Amino acid sequence: MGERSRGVTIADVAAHAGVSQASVSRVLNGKQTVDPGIVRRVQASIAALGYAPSAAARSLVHGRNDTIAMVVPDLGNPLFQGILQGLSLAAAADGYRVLVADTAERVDEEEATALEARHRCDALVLCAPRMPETRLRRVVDRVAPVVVVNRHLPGADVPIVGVDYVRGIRDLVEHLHGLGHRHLAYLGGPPSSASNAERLRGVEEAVAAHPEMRIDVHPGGSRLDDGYEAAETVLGARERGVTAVMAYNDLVALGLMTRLRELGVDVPGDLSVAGFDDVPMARFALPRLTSLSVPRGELGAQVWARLRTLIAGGPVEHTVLYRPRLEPRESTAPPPATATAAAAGKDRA
Amino acid sequence: MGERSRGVTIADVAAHAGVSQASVSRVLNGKQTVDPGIVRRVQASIAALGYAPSAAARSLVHGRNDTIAMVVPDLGNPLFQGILQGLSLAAAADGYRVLVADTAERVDEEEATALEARHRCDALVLCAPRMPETRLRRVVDRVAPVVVVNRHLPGADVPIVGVDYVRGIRDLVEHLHGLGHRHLAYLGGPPSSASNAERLRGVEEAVAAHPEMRIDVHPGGSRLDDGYEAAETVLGARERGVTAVMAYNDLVALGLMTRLRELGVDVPGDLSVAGFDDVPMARFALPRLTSLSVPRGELGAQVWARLRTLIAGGPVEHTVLYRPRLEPRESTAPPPATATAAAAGKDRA
DNA sequence: CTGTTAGCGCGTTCAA
DNA sequence: TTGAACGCGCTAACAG
Repeated sequence: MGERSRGVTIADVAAHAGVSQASVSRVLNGKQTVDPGIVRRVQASIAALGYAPSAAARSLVHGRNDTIAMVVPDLGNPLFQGILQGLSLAAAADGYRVLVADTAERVDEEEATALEARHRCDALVLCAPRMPETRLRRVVDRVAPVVVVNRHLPGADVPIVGVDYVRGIRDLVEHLHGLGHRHLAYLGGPPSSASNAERLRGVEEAVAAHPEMRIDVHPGGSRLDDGYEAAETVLGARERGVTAVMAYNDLVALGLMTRLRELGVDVPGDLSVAGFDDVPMARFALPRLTSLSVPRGELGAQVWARLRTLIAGGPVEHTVLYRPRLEPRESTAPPPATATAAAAGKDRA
Repeated sequence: MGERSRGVTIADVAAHAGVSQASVSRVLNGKQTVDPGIVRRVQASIAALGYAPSAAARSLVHGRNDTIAMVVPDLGNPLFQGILQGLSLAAAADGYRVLVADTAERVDEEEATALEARHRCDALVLCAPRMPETRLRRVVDRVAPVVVVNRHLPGADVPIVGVDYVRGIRDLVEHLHGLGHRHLAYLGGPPSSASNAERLRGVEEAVAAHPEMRIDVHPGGSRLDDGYEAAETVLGARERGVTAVMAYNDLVALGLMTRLRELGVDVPGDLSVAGFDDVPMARFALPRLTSLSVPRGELGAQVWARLRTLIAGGPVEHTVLYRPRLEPRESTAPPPATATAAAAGKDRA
């Protein structure tokens, strides 16, 4: 590892300064009181030799690394990127670095990756783990200290930081309902995504609360292309009366809007579209995309706060869920008059 | 670090299996030939005790970590995110993990961060370092093995992986010239960005090659907002005859297009706009954004290839520059007739 | 083929 | 206050 020119050790410094290794160590850590004269000589020797303590040796002695690992299903996801950035900055403030482990959505490698990553770090962040719950519980037990992001684990002894997707979707449905929409479509995300399941729960709750509404669920995806390719599906839905579409996330929504525009469908004139995450681009789209804002960096910082407590031997802090903030923009508007009339007609039928 | 239940060591395994630590070690690493009977017993004990070797101890004895660090000025930059992802995946294939260190554009902390990060890893990636060249050379000498991304360092003993921004800009100018544009504007990026300086060089070369052309340089930035806020500047330039704008990157271009649209300026009807990087969103913008494609993941993989060679004691491989591929899309078109006439008039004057 | 021994570089007792 | 000695957990020599 970081050996300088040829591996100058604490022994070299001690010899150069004419003192014992112990003294050098003391000066280095400033723990005990050391004779000022010794201190100066040691510091001089350190500078002269360009010495820096071996991180590996320290790790062995201390049993820690000052490094944490973040396991994520897809580093290309803006949400995870934001969390990583927030986590990295927050941890750095406490002298910790972050190791990334991208499982590239290979669910069956997640467990091994997590164990391996944990093994070389002091703690772990499992970001939106895709693995089945039983397995996850087992993993979580073995890799503590650990914080889980965006996944429920009732009763488990783990801090959880996440987003209240149920509320988010419900808020969004309220917004669309308020605009007059009664027949919606939801474009789902990756099947193994727990946060997608949460969104679906939001959909169910919303329908339960508004029996006069109907929300169809269609397969979607998580990236721009997925949304782009879902346009045909959406148009089919529209023919069956859907007036607004909620996408799994902004990327899907943006891709969808692009394709709709190509096909001559006016958003929000003919169809309303909304996303999730409020990525920076959402504000800059045409039309500006209605979305649910999620504090990505803040999530990362919160993860670190919980992890730090755990590392310090503190208790498992409470789950914290951020409520997405609805950002109503141009892409959602009242349904077209024709659709309203049709719906009214259906009601009468 | 990753101690299991209570720190079960190789000694415990040896005792449990009734053999020496050395034998356990041999079984673990499969280096030498070991009696099949021993192998079975050791493996049984390992399983029984749930033993896993200490990464710290291994590091100490081997002098390596199987970890590399990537220092980056801004984890929020899509280019760096893509490189990180590519690097992480490529390195993982060889059993290496990546540590991230985001300096948040604090140039004066870059050196210390690099040294610190290097000290706990086997090698370093300096991604678009902002620090002055003198300092960079010094750092690069001290942290080897290291690979530098997106920065020239003539004569230095370091592999460099980057993008040929000069060619990129020149290709883009050719494209615009071919469309009939003669008066362009360039929206610059962060002042400390070396790749911005390269782009500027491309601008100069292009002008030298086309004396009939003129390219104004304006301050810009690197994010969506920067482009959004540059719209007024761009409109001013347009009044002075500019018919096409090249932005530092796609984010700036996209932000700019959004604002222009708000202001009723038609792209590319009134003004052509082009970006750099070809982020996924470029293809989905309205109009689709002409950009210069940069293989982000491939860059990361190439960085790892060079770093791996270095770690293995191999030579400093040659610099590799990827030539951006022009992706002509809707946002660039021939200049408006009025502008052409005006330019022609100016020519005659 | 196996066990014994000696470090890797550092922190931390324990005497002096 | 300082120094000598030991141990962290593992691998790599060297004998047997």
